[in-house]
Amino acid sequence: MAKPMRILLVDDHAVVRAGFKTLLENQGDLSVVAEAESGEAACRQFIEHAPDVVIMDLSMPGVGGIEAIRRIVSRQSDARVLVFSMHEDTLFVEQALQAGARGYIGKSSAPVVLVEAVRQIASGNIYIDPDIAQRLAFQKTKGTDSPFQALTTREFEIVCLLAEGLSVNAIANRLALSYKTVANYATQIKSKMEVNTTSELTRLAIRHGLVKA
Amino acid sequence: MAKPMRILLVDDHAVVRAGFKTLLENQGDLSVVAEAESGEAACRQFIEHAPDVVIMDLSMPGVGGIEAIRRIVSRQSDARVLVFSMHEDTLFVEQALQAGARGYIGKSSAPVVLVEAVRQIASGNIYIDPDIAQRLAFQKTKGTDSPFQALTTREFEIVCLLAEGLSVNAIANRLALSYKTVANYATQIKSKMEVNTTSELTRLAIRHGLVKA
DNA sequence: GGACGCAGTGGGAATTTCTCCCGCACTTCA
DNA sequence: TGAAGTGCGGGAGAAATTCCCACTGCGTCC
Repeated sequence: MAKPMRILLVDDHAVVRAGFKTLLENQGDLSVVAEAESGEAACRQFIEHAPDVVIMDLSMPGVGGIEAIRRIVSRQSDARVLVFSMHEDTLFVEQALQAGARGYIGKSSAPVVLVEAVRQIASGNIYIDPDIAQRLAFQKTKGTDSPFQALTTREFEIVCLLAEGLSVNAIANRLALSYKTVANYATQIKSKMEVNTTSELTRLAIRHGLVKA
Repeated sequence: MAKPMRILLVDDHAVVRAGFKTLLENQGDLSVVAEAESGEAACRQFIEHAPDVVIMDLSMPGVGGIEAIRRIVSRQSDARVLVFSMHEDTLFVEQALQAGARGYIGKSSAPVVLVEAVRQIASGNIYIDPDIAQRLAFQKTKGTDSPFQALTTREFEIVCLLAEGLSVNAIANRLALSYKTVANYATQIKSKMEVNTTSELTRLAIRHGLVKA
């Protein structure tokens, strides 16, 4: 019998982590070797433990999940990251995959799907929740329908944080960018989205499900 | 030994439910007798199974968690509902408690806290995550329940326009006031509402129905 | 390969906006 | 007849925004 698969679990909800861990380890051949509750910690743990698979939540304090994926993948390009996200909005799926994730499953996925996804990804495949994959494919066939699709990865990331109420300064801090950079992005985003105030931007983001009200 | 405690688990994330279930049942004396993934289903399951404790996520499609709590409690006023929520925003806590929840724990609570909360609530007590309770208490010392009630007429008028995406200048113009006056109001409002950015203010206003998203 | 465009990153400087503190007028209520 | 609350706005300094620019990579397309 092969040795157990080594998993890094990243989620800022301690209770959710505990649940996942129990669930995974009940499989017998899956072992959670490390946990992290922030993007930074995830990177550190990844380097330290070199897990076979990373299960990553997207919405986390500090440097978000997307950025964490980017960092991990840039360090080891064949890293296997499975995103487990609360929001099934295809915008997030696209962003995550673009950042280098190998899989994406959503909140409404069955537990067995999680395990299946972990196995698929561990063996080098891509796994995207069938429902989500279908919607994604469908959207692709008929071009843009969300103004946010015109945004780059970075812009998207920043618009989410802005809409959540963070100040430009806080964002710069969280993403470890210069204040100027973020301020410039903010201006650029408003221009692209054709809004004049951050407030309008926030409402737009809420309407499109980037953040909840 | 007493018979096991009977729990209804309500969360629209199937994987999260599975994790919770495993976690709870590992305690030995806790038993998940039913699950639901929507507010409507929760009500049905509650009636059918009459659980000792309901563990409820707030953010769900369809009729949300708050409304589900309200319905359950209106049917059986001593129902024991524990809210496990992703957002620790005190607004949600207030709403949940006002709807009749007996407990509230947040995303950052330790797993052991969940179990402890379940036991406390089952035995008729109230359990609120200490961190959250503290913030809530602090807010209560100096406010009414809807934070916007603390605003004067003028402030209220301005906050609505701000949330609708108008700039301070545009508001001054529309209300025939000096820019300074409106700017001062804006500052004052943010201070009263305890937010730092206009974006936060906007979300707050949307949550409270002052404006639509 | 080299030219080109684009994303990401930030500096500089002028401008606008925000904050904080203050004063003044008016009303209300004890 | 104060005292307190509300509406209004000025001044000065701090902070944010805007616009323009430059530099770095990374693809792509002759």
